[in-house]
Amino acid sequence: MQTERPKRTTIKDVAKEANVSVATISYVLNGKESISEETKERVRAAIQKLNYVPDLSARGLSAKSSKLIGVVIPQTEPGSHLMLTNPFYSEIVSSIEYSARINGYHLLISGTDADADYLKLAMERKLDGIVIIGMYPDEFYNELKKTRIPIVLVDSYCLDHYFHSVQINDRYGAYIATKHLLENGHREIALICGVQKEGGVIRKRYEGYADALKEFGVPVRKDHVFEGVVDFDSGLALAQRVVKSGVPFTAAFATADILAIGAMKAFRSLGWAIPDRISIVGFDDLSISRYMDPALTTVHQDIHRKGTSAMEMILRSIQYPEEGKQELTLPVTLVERESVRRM
Amino acid sequence: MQTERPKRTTIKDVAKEANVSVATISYVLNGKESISEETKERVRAAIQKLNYVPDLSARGLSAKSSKLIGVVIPQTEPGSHLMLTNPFYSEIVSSIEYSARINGYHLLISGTDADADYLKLAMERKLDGIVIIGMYPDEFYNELKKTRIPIVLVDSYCLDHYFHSVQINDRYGAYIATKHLLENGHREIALICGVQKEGGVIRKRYEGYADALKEFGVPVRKDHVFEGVVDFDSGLALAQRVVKSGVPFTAAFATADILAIGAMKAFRSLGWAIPDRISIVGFDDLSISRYMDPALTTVHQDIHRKGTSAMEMILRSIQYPEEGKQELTLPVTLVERESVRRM
DNA sequence: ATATGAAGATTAACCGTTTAAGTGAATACG
DNA sequence: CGTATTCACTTAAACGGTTAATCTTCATAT
Repeated sequence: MQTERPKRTTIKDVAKEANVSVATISYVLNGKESISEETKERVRAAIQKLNYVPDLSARGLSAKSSKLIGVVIPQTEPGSHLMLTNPFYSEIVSSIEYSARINGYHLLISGTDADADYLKLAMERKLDGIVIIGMYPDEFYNELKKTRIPIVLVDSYCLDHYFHSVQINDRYGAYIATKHLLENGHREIALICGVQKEGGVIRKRYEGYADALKEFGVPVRKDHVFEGVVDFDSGLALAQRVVKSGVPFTAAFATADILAIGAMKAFRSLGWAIPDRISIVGFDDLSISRYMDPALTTVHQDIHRKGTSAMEMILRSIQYPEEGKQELTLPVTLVERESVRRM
Repeated sequence: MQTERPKRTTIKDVAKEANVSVATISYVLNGKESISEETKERVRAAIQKLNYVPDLSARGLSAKSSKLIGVVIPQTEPGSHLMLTNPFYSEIVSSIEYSARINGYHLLISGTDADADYLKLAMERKLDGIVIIGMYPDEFYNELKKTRIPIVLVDSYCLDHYFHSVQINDRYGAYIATKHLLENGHREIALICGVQKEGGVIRKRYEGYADALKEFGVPVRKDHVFEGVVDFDSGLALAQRVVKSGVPFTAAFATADILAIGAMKAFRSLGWAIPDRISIVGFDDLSISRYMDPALTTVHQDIHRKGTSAMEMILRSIQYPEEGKQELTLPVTLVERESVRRM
């Protein structure tokens, strides 16, 4: 059924049509000014007429750029190999993609199991930039660093001077979330979180949680923190453990909205009404969160801006490679909805 | 700060190291058998030693394949330009990506505003295949068809023989959803849906809705259907209109879970308890849906399988270009949860 | 002893761009 | 008026692979 693939119109065809050399075509395509307006016009007409579209792999071979930006997303559930399992990632990827697209780049998204594989991908695709979301083993960064590709780290407290970074004030966010609970009279506050790693956002959020507790003279207790992976199911399982722990919790702070959402279901089905029996505050302010019942009180971060900023850093770094590290910390705010009750 | 980019190890370097010609390297890389085991070994060692990674743009230039699969996702909110605004898309993209990755392909995802742009993208990137999710203007298909690239349509009832397709039984799904409501005694059932287009899934779902009503002798009424875009906010707005319509609805069928979720919030805040005052059933069975309160009764579809099947069709079509149209319709089932009440 | 063929490698053309270097004509300068 | 300089292009060499065609060797058949 498949008929022959139409042979590609190349720059040569255009050159013939416009009666100039291929170099000239290339120059008008790339906006070199030493071409007469008249010739430019003739070339543009030929391009139009022949429906010419440049071959980016040829361009990539010759010039060095692929116009491809890589995005690395953590595999939330270790087994699953699926990438966009957390709406947070979908939202930020959308923003990065948009920002890339309007600047003439495309996004290559790829889940990564073996970290070494990503280095290979970066090399074989000649990525022009990489946005890395989340935290990875040191080795991963070191490998990638060797490529000298502009890289921006999102949500990672990696200190390495090589990488640009955009982050939010995680510690402060967790602090205001917990403080909000404390101010509403809660004293037994569970922390539902992902696994804490040195240099990761979850650790920072833990610290913010601890900060607030200390400020109110509440001891920080190991058995008040419940750690798991970051997805709906895990939130549910963690909340079950919260209930079964026997500790008379009246509130929980979840370090991610999807944990909070999972937790809400568990609390509910175990008879802990929200917010009457247990108050809960999340982190991220996913678009789904205000649609929950009760609507989730959470720490808002500007995910869209996070994504576009990351992309802008890449672009700047491509344009001015000699410039140093770019760094941006975005503000967070508490958005009070319905999942917290005054004691 | 940026030091010099390390120069790339090429096939030539490997050839020199292994003391063979570049062709030989290429052959062992591509699994040609007429190479002695001994030479193969020597080449592999050289590759290892030099850390050689093939340049895919060079390969793409020479051989014709880019090992890139394009995915087209509808822009749900016309203004926003963001892609993954609906969790359904994130879920299916994840599955496509996974399937692509384990088969040596990568995904190029891109939101598309101007449809003509996508043709350009397909040409300039030499896409090896395209997965198109949702429905687009006829012109879009016709343009893409000319490229002779293997294309699979997901969720589109385009009849064109050229395109492969994977879909679900939309009409039947809507039918069982509506029937479920009818069997529970509901007679005034609102339809909350996206805009219906000929050949789109929403139209099919409308038909299934109508089928069930007719079967139960309930007249299908124009003022029972509420059309808008497909996102949370729209679901909310549509539900407000449902309430304000004055019709004594006791149930609503939403053609997408995200519409249902948006609607639930509106119903709730207008004092229509779910399911006591109004029952609701959705469509898609997003992973979030069982976490809602009440958990959303909905039509389940196997999103993961939809994605992997689409990718498999592409792969098959690449391998056997002469084979005809592939078509797959996946089953749907009703999953009863808590959002429907017996009258 | 010679023709035949297969195995294992090499040669070189080609894929579609970019870009440094070169060219010829027109213009500017002292 | 002779020489520099600028302008508007062209030439041709990369870029890093693939692959059809060719070439050696060496074993086997006749």
